[in-house]
Amino acid sequence: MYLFLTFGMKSDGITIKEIADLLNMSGSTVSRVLSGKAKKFRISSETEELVKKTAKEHNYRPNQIARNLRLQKSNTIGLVIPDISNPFFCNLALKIETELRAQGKLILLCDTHDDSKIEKESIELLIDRQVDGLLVAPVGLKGDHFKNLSKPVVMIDRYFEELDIPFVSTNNFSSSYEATKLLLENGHTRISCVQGVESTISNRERVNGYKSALQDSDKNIIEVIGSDFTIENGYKSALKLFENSQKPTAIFSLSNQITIGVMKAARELGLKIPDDLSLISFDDQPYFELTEPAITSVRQPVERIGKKAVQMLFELMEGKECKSTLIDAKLISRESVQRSE
Amino acid sequence: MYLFLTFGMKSDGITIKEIADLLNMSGSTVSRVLSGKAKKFRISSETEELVKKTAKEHNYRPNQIARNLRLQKSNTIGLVIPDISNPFFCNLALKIETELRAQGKLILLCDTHDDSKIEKESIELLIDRQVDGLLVAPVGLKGDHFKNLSKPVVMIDRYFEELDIPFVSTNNFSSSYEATKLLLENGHTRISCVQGVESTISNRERVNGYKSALQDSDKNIIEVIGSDFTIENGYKSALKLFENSQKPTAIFSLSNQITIGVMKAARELGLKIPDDLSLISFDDQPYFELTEPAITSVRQPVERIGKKAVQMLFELMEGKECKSTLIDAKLISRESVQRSE
DNA sequence: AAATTTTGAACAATCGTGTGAGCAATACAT
DNA sequence: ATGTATTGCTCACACGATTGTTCAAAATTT
Repeated sequence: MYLFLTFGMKSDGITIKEIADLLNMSGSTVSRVLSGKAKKFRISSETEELVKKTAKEHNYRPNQIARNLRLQKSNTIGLVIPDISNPFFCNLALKIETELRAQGKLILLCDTHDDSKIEKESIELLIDRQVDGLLVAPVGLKGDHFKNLSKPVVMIDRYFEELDIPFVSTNNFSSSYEATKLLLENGHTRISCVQGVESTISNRERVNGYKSALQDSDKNIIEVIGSDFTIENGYKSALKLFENSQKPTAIFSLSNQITIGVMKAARELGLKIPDDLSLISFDDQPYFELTEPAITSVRQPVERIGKKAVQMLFELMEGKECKSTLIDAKLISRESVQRSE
Repeated sequence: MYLFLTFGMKSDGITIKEIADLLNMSGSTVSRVLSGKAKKFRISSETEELVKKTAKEHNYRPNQIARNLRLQKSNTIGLVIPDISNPFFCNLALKIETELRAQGKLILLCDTHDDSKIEKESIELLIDRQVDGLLVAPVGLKGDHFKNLSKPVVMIDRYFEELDIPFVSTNNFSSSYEATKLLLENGHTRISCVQGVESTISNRERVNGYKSALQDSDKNIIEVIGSDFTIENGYKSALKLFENSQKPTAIFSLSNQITIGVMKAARELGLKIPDDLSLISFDDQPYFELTEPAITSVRQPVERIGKKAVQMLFELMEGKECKSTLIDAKLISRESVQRSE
């Protein structure tokens, strides 16, 4: 039955069946016209026009849930990230959203708070909703709950070395190596590292790059502290470092948020950067230009990571193979590194 | 037919029908057990246990798409925001995601790039996907495409005055008035305002607050410049302001991103804040503590907005009425405002 | 023993779209 | 006039879960 809707009344939209009844024809005919298969199924152009006109008049919009069920395809991608409020991830999310939208996909967003349990649950919820694929920046180093998934997955920023799941990430090792080397070249002998979540490959590789550079220099003490990618952690870790009898002359901070915390601690203790302390931050942000001093940092190729991840996911969804990639980051030299005597 | 899956093989999950066939019973029985209605429909506890055991063994997970179609409910909320990479919105998104997740809802995310056309399309796509409700930070001042929507909507941060759609936002007017008054109290007579997207109510109310404070002071020139909430806009607008013969002695910047641009311009021109220029920023961010100087800013109640918005949306979805709210912001006084002589 | 109630489940329709198969009616060929 | 091809559509089922109705068998009452 078709109801006339008075102005202001809320309508739930007309269905194919209702259009069919309105025109005294079968639902299949209407469906075929509206999905552009009129010619293929030899619908007369008369009928075709009539259906199109009626659909337009009633502002017909296909119920995507019903289509999904029938076509086993949701045009929806699950995006699972640890912290959408982290500038790195929200920039990544923006690029990914834009890229996916251009391809007709929408994003179901899950924020895991870097909690493996929430992550596992998120993956399940997304698959229950029949997403066509998943983009995940995972927590942990094992990734058991990614084994035998029925949907294509591409890992972003973080990944699992033993698992055969394609990934895109910054070349964390080499850029950390380079950053640490810069500090070494400036004569620093006591370089500490404030890390993020230890059980993520990106953190681990950054730490490895740091350690490797120090080991190659053959004269430095390795000191890694910290537990997550937050301002709080940067702050507390830095305070701890400065409590030591042997204070660091330089800090390598493994994320933009951590860096804010480190700077806050330094400021509170009256330590001048770079005079009293040199600082390099992983993950460049616009405001690093404006802090006092401007911060030397490692700029991650966020846009390229996002685009590449989407491209790879599409390849997987088309049944193709795809190769994991590490993209080089760029060291942006500013004012926070000074020669240590 | 039930297929035995070898290790590593990808499974799409078992269905109710398949469980039913496996146990030689009807789908309805299985469904009733699995949705916890066994007692209500007098399923024997024998059968109940058998079904539960089988479901568990095969790791049964209900197909949410099918449930949605049947129940006319998707447990999904559309979140439509102008720019997820803007710290204000991504913080808001985080709070909203967390809040909704706790209530068993997932988020379909759309980023409109502050483009009304993309926004309109997004709303349609979300409704096609049968979202249960919408949270929107809209573009524009009219909001025609929000009239007669078939789903509950709550506007966040931005809203439409003539439309009867509930909203939660910062009390932009009063906090802008207060911020401008602080500049006036410090003796500034040439206070310029760098605005964001003009056709948003939040921007407009901030400008109104600014204007109103100046008018009440009865001795100031109103100067508003700018076009969107980006660093780029802050930068270019500030450069333009400093080209004037009558340079501003203070700037009121209407977003955190704009502020970064303004500071960048000031730095390039060799203008010292606050000596040569006082600055207040709308929308506080952690790094405003660390810039040189630390920036006086208006802190928006992001968490409260997010929670309130979700709460209101739930009220609407339950068929209740709900009242729009403006929540007061807090002026955080730091070092970027100085007396002007 | 007959009538009634209770138990434990199956049947069939539904949500809205999409699709292989089928089937009249017409057009054309022989 | 009979056979074949084409046209233009309808039928009926599928996707997977939920639910009002129905119904035989067992248990209980009279």
